Amino acid sequence: MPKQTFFNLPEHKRNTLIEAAGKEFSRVPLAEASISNIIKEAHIPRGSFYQYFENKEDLYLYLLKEEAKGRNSLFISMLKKHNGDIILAMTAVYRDFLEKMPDDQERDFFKNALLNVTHKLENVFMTIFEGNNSESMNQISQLINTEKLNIKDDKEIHHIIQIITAVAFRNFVEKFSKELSDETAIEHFVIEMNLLKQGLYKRE
Amino acid sequence: MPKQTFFNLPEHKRNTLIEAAGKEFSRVPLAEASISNIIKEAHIPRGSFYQYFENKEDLYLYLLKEEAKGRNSLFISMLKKHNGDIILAMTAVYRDFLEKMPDDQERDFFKNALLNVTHKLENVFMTIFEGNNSESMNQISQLINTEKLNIKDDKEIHHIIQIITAVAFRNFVEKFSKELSDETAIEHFVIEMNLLKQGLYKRE
DNA sequence: TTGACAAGTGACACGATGTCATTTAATATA
DNA sequence: TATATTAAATGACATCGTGTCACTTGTCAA
Repeated sequence: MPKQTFFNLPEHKRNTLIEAAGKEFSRVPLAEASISNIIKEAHIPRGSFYQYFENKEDLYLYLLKEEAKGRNSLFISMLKKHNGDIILAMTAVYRDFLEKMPDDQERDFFKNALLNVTHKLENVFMTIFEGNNSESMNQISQLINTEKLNIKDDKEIHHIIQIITAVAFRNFVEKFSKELSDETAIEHFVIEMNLLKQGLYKRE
Repeated sequence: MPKQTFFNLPEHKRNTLIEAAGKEFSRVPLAEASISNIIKEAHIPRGSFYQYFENKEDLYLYLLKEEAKGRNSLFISMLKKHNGDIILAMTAVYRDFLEKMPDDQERDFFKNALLNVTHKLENVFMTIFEGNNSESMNQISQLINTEKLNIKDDKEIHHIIQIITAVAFRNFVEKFSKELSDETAIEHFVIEMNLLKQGLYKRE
């Protein structure tokens, strides 16, 4: 969390800083972002930065949290609208998230957050189950007992594997990593959510 | 991927390097790890490091992938053993992963990978759905229409929320972040997998 | 007006990264 | 074997970024 001194700052100064940070964190992911760039852009001295924040990450997480705040109230209102149906509410938030992306900077900000922090690592762990090569993946597909699965065709096996390792969060990541169109992203999301609803296995 | 020169290295030199890297990446997460420490430990000159790898991350991902390789064959053999039942196979791999952790260094290596890269970010995105404070969480719990859900008690609402945002991967992260015992971690995993199997919603 | 405390400032020490000119080893060629 | 050619090894160095600290400036109460 930023220090109190940051919140004591006059609004315009706070905003300038936030704007400069947003710019830098849209340009590159956290690891490559530099405090020097931010303070240069915002015209504040180096020492002041450390008066306001512990470090780079402190500022970064603050920005992310600010972004998340608004979504939470949307989620709650969607829950009300859909009579407590979590999946409908979540789908509405997801759709809103994709459609209401204000500008490219905002988009890059999220992209940097989601990809660089999660994607490479998740890819590696995925190989545990999917293997490195397509042969290994094929072998696994063959091995899966599709009779027990509640699936219409082989393509959905892939969806099921995805769902098992993640679901909603994974969909965000995928949207940005594969540069899916909003429509495709939402379509995938809905398919996976329906699978979750109905259960991955056929009823006994 | 490491460069060819790395693979041309005599085995003992390669192993020394890998060991030194393992030590460093167990000590601290990727962002704080230093090449200087690794080459000092492995007694190789700085220039050589860049003869073998593009950068820190290149080496890091190589190590992670090596770790993942072995798990993939286990997953395949478990699929065979359980007649293609993915969830049984996955649960077996998860259990094996936790129980066969060779030493503390290995454990810290994974912990650094899973936590520092995913945890903080996931926490932030979680607030979209769970909110910051317990009031917000309570409000949401109240709003959820439990009649439609295939749950035995209110406690499982939380599990369902978790499952919706992730599942297996999330379980790894949670295991390390909350320092769960192996038994508790596996217990959680199994509960969530069963929910997935049966579907999150009651049958119409 | 003065004293005390909070905030602002920027030079600097420290450390890390990636490069590059140069040396050394390995391999092919005649 | 001698020589040419290519690959690998090396470590000094330029560059950049972080976090600190002694010092200055501002604020506000007594």
